[in-house]
Amino acid sequence: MTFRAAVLELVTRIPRGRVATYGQLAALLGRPRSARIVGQALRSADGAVPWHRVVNAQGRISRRARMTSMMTQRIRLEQEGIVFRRGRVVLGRFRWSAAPRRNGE
DNA sequence: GACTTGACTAGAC
DNA sequence: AGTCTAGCCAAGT
Repeated sequence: MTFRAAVLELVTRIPRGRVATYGQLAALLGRPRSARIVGQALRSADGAVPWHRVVNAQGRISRRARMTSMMTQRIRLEQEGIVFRRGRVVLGRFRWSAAPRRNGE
């Protein structure tokens, strides 16, 4: 399985109303230095996963080519009840705490 | 297989 | 608080 596929699967587990950071997801997959690759995976997924629930370590929406997608991300997060302060998600309150898996995988 | 490309990050000013 | 820099590394050419 490619790292990309593992990322997409993991992103799917982020519950509504919570967010995760690129580095956090990378660490959960056992590759703490691969945060950038998480972004790559989301870009290639082209909307097939809840990509909007992933923000950077500062709690801010990362820059990308299409500005519209940045706006879409913020709107979706706020619709899920996530609060922004000074342009950042309040990570202390909304960061997802991954639940450990019980068996296999 | 040798580049290139970033939706990243932590640290240093 | 903003800006830079240097590492980072899977994927695409």
